[in-house]
Amino acid sequence: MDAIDLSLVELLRGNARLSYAELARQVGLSAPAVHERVGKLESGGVIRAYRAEVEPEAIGLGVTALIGIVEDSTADTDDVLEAFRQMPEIESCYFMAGVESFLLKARVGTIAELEQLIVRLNRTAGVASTRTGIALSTKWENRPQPLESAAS
Amino acid sequence: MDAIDLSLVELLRGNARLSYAELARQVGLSAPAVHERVGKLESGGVIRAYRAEVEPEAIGLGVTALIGIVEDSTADTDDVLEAFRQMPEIESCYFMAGVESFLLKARVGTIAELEQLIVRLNRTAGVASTRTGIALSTKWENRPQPLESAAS
DNA sequence: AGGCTCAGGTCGATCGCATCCACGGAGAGT
DNA sequence: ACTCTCCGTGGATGCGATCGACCTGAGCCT
Repeated sequence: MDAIDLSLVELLRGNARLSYAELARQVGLSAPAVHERVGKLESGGVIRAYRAEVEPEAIGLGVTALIGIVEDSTADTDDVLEAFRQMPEIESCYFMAGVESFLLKARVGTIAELEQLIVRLNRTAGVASTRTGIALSTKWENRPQPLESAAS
Repeated sequence: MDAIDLSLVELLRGNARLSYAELARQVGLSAPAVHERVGKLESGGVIRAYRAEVEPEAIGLGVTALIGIVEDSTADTDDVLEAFRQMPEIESCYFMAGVESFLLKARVGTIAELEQLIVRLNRTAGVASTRTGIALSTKWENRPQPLESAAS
């Protein structure tokens, strides 16, 4: 993980469809060298996936909610997590410090579907209560921040 | 936005680096046809970007926080937003219903940097108070959900 | 019905890119 | 200095991206 790897990661965070030839020009190496470096970043777990970022409204997911979850005293955290994982509406799941053990980001098509999701969450074994906030609009999301230093 | 467009979007949400030839095989069209459709999805704003998803720890962003913002009575929401936009640590910004006008997701390298960010947020004109929750771990993030119906 | 027009495809050709392989050079250890 | 290893370069080759020409069916006007 040197400065060139970091540049490659930054370039691919900005545009995942850049060709190896283009990446090579940007970092000043040959295409095969870049190919190998990116391959190692992928297999080493630094690059997890390449995703198209889609306007949620365009695919019928116009409602975004952020939901805090309080576990009850009987809860097995792994089981609760597994139950969340089965709910495709939950796009992100953070395990939090504080009274609320989890913070979920969910996207659904309608308020009615959100209601059903909340009911399902409250019925889930181990869940004591939920607290839902509705996002009126997403100003931006997953903006890649410029990289300075490195690790590993 | 027909069923084929939806398949293309779903395929690219799963893997943004699929070739047009591969996409064409998957949806049963020719490569040029797919190329044109994807081009229209991009210029029509359905596909916003292609991004590599990176392990945050690997690039020195090991601390994730979710921060609620309460505006004061003098606040100009646009100005507040603009101030947030200048802070690269803020990866996502949602405008929320409720007492807290904004919910921010921020990533920084250390707790010390988080402290500095929170101080800066509290000093921002229009911000009355902040409430920060720290994510102990990210179970998953931006998982693409399977698409059923369409819009537009 | 006949024929125009247009959207959206296919096909074929060309050129650049991905990818494989053999080779080379710098740095560390002995 | 020798050699091993890592990491890179350059050349070759086959596939994919992309352009242009042409095809076809739907909708519509006359």
